[in-house]
Amino acid sequence: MSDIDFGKIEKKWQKKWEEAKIFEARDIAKFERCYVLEMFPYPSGKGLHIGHAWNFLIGDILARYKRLKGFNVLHPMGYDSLGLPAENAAIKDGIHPKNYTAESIKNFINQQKTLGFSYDWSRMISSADSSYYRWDQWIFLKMFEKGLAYQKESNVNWCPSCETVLANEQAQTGNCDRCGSKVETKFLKQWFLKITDYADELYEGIDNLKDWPERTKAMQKNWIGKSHGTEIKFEINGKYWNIFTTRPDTLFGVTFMVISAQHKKLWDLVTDSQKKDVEKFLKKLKSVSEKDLADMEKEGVFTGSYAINPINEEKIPIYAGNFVVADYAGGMVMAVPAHDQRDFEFAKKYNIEIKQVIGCPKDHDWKRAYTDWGNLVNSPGFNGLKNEEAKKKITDWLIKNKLGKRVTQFRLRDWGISRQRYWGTPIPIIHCGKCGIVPVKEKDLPVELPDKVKFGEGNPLETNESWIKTKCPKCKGEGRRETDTMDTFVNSSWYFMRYCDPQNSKEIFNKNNVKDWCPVDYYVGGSEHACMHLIYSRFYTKFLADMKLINFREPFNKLFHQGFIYGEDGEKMSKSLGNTVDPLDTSKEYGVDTLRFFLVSVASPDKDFNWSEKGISGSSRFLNRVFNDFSNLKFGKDSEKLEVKLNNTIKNVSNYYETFEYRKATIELRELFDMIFEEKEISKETFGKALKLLNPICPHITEELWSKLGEKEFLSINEWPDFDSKKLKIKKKEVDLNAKIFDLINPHVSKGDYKMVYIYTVPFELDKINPKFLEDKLGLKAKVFSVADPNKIDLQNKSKRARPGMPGFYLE
RNA sequence: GUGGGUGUGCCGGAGUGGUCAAACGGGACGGACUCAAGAUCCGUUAGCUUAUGCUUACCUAGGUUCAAAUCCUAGCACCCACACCA
Repeated sequence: MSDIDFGKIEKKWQKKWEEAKIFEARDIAKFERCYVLEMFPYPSGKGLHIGHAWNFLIGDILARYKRLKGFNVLHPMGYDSLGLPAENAAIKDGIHPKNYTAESIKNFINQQKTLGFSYDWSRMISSADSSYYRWDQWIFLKMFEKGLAYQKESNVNWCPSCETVLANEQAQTGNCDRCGSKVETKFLKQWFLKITDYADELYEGIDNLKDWPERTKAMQKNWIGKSHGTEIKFEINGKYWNIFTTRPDTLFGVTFMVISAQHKKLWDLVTDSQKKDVEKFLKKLKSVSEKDLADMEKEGVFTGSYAINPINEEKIPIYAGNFVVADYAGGMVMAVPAHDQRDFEFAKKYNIEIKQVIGCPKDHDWKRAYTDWGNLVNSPGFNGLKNEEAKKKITDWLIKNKLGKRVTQFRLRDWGISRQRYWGTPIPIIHCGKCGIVPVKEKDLPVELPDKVKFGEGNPLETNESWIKTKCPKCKGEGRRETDTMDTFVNSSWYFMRYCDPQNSKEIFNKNNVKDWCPVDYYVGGSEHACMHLIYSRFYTKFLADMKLINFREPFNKLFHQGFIYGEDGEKMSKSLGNTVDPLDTSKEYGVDTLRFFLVSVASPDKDFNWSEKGISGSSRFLNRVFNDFSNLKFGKDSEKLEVKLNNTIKNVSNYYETFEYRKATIELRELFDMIFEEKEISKETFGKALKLLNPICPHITEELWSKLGEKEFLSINEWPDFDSKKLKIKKKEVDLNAKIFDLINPHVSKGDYKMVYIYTVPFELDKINPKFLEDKLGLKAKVFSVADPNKIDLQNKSKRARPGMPGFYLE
């Protein structure tokens, strides 16, 4: 708390900044451009929480710094405003999502303005506006044209009692969020985007993302999951099936096959006698959610069919199993129980033969599979080969006999974008009895969401018949609109490009604008998006580049993840735990600049931390002091000490802003201001420079003091100070080492009766010492050793004491 | 299991070979001001003790070096993400 009315100062400057439009990016200007972006938030009705504030603050400090550095900065803000919470509010409280969203956005903007973020508000976008989502639809149509948007049947979470599809987050526990009944999986026709067409580029491109955090890159690599292996042709009932494996070396050890229970061709393999068993097995699986499936014991059922092992023509039974992923690599695996743990467990359970084909140490107990490397055994023609070698040789043999090939597999699957929800971008497709699936004509975009729908029973869009009924664009006959809407990640996959030309109603954006601003230079957001948003955006960017709309293939140059802010108790902040922190409350009490300075000084932007208001009084103290002591300053000349400090601070702080090491910047700034207020007099210029250095973190106070200095222009768009590299060190008078040593030793000499002094010096100072000089002055014999000298005489281990500029000595 | 990361004083956290008992902040303690509280300011904050002191200290154990919080090797602990991907 303080007697200074920070609130008044803040409001005053926020108003002035807005009126002067100093934070608006200039499309035509020639200055070097810099695009600083924070992930656009979902505008929840609860308002902005401390995590948001933290995210925005990190970007804002950088944007302000870059602006001072002379860059033409684009720092926009928008709202990812389509999504489930708005729809839930509609169901729960009867508010229309449109109103809920509009209210939330209004509230967010207010709060963001209060916190002093320097956004270019003229470029604000909201994905719930049809003027925005029409371009989602437009991109969809382009993808549809290219065959990248398609429909197929796929599993969804289904609540049998609500009779509705659930989003993953609504089904996390395996029970329906709303009614608590057990979630089932259901097969539904859904829209997909063929992101897998870009799998290889998405994977290989990761290595070129120089300024991305390593862990994020690792996560993406993991997620896309490129693996090399061999595709082997197994004959089953007279047809060939391609089976992928990374372990062709174990081909002789295959004793059964497992097809995914969800495989669409499963029934081709089930014989009449096994039909009942398989049906029973599938029924059991149906009642399990996908999450639980992963924790289940490996189970399966014999299908009745057999496969022929191409390498030895053995007949191998085929099982349907719950642990095989249907849409990865063909959905069937060759099982080698001896050398794969999952296969091993399965074989044990169903008493299937376990055939060892890789030599293993004698002490292996066979209570589990042997998955390490070794030489081949029981593999006629390949015995004795090291298994890495055998992988090659066996694959070569298969290729030669046209029974296999080398392939690359990706874990990444096509992106299911269908949501049976209201508050999302309508998919611009019309179903026609005659023409089938027909895309909406470009000129008819946007397909707007109808206002009148019923919430609470299934997909609300299906409750507005007059919206659904339409004409087929092709035959003009009766058509029905697609009622699925798009995943909200679609909206966020390209929004950063729209900021470059947000009001364009003729085209998605002006190509030149995007070319000038993009890719984003600095992107700040949470690491939880590593595998979703950040991959989808890369995919969209590549697609739009192939469309020749943009000239870059990666959207974000430097990516930065802010740490997560936990509650005071170390738990995630949540209403139910009562540990939430409202940044607005804190800023009301201490002032916005104090909050900003505090946040940045207690937490490293990239690290998680537990919120605690304990230290905030320290930040408050500091800023009060800057403000109060200002009036006691005497302006005049700088001392050399201060000059050196100032130049060092400029140098270091500039660097810290550049690298998001804001915490270190606050430390140096504290030191600088501490020194300033201790000085008898300082130059006005120096104080102005100090204010600039502090401005990105504390924009209001510094702006106020700047004007008190008599300046008329805005500090926020002034010029960043340069440092003078000649003034980084205090010019030291050459200290004479010998004199120093004399001063050191002399007091001791007078205290005792000594004849001899041994001096131990750091190797590189050995020749700077003049024993003659010391002998004369001290009146005793002197012997100088390098501490590295193995023959030195060192009776009391005093050589340990030696430091540069300060030798050790021993008197005798 | 796979991948990424971290380990420093009461706490948060700087520090990447020598001037390090270790920045800066918080907390605690003592003092000044005050009738008092708050705010503010000053000091102390490893131990023994007053020596160019010694001992114990930057996860543990070894090593390199005249010299290690810092470099190397091995281990331990913790955190995060992904996880039946054949």
